[in-house]
Amino acid sequence: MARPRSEEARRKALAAANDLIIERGVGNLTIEEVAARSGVAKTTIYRHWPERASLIIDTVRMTFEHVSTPDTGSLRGDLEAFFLGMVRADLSGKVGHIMPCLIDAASRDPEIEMLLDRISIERQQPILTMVERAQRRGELPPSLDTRVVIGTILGPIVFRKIVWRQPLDTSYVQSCLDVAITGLSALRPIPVVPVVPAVAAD
Amino acid sequence: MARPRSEEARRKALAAANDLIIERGVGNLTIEEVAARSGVAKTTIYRHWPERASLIIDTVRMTFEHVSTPDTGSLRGDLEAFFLGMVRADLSGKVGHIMPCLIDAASRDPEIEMLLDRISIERQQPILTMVERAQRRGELPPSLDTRVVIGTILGPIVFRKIVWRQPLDTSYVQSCLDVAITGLSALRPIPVVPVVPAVAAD
DNA sequence: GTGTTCCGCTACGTTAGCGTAGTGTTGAGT
DNA sequence: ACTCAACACTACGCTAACGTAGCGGAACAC
Repeated sequence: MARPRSEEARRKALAAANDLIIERGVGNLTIEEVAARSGVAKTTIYRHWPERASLIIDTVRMTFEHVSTPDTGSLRGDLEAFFLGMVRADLSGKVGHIMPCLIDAASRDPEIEMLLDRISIERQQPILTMVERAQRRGELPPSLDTRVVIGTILGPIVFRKIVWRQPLDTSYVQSCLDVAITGLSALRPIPVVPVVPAVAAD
Repeated sequence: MARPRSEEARRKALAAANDLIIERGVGNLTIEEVAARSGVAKTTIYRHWPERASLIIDTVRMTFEHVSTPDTGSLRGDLEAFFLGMVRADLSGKVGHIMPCLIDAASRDPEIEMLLDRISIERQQPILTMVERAQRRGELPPSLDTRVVIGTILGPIVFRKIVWRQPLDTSYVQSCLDVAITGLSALRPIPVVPVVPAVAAD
């Protein structure tokens, strides 16, 4: 036809919305202020996102993007790389700032709740992958409760950053990983060969 | 002199405020609605709490009250009683509903942040007491990093309920406690961390 | 009892943000 | 070159909530 939606307007509006969500929270995001800060006209924003919720969802989706899954050869190495790298940076940055008000909003808005559920599942996937690899290598018992795996590995990290709002220093992360790995290894009374280079026990 | 502040008005307003905080979140609490729902006149509410923040703080303080410290003779027994009893009821009730928006508000309001810090410390005390008793009994190594103790014990529980918004079923709690206790028992005592961290993480 | 102060009520002006309409300009498709 | 939609801008009426003021009545201290 005539003229496509301005990609620049979209980009600017999303960036402003991102900042404002961090500053004021998901619940207090106003189109008016997004317009003022981004330089994009209010009417244009309404044209791109007819409902406030859709702007929020696009913004949040943009923030939670990449997830990588390290593969170092050992569970401990994988988890350490994962948490001291991406997760720490993430939780100390935009993700860490948006997370609390997103959780809050989820308890009140089904649409955001679904979004958060999706994000949660996405974020737990790398851990499950690393754990499965460890199980194949014999580093962990073969049958573990997924909820417990996620809870004991991810729980102490996220808890400290999100709930307690404290920094994730290296020694904390390492100790928590020690506890989780040791505890999970011993979890089932199933006879488990200690972590020794598997010399083909057949 | 003449007439003391009505205790009933105060009580009614706080109850309504509590409900509304759960429904709408700390950030969206309006005096107008507290007045409408409680039956207490708006002017009266302003007389009792000149600033919105003080009403919020009083309300939250009222919600987070009692903390008991079980003493069953073993760390495992103590923790199980603690988490499957009070903590589970708490997190499934008002506390669990208020917590997320309180965390969110804390990132934006220093006064609420201080309140939440105080609450956090109060809530970690029972665990520290139970752990210290266990250390005296020889169930745990004598020198443990407090942050790690709290993180690995409380983290998986609070994480599941607050961040993942999933129920705290008994088997989950028990398995997480198994992991934490086993892991902490095997944790090698680490040299005391200096007060001022050399490498700041965050 | 008397007096003072609090309570509930109604009303007020003010503000922020909503979502929409209208106008002129600009820029990408054809 | 032409066209048509998207753009920025201004303005509008509407609503929710703000915080304050003034009123009569009621309760508690004395």
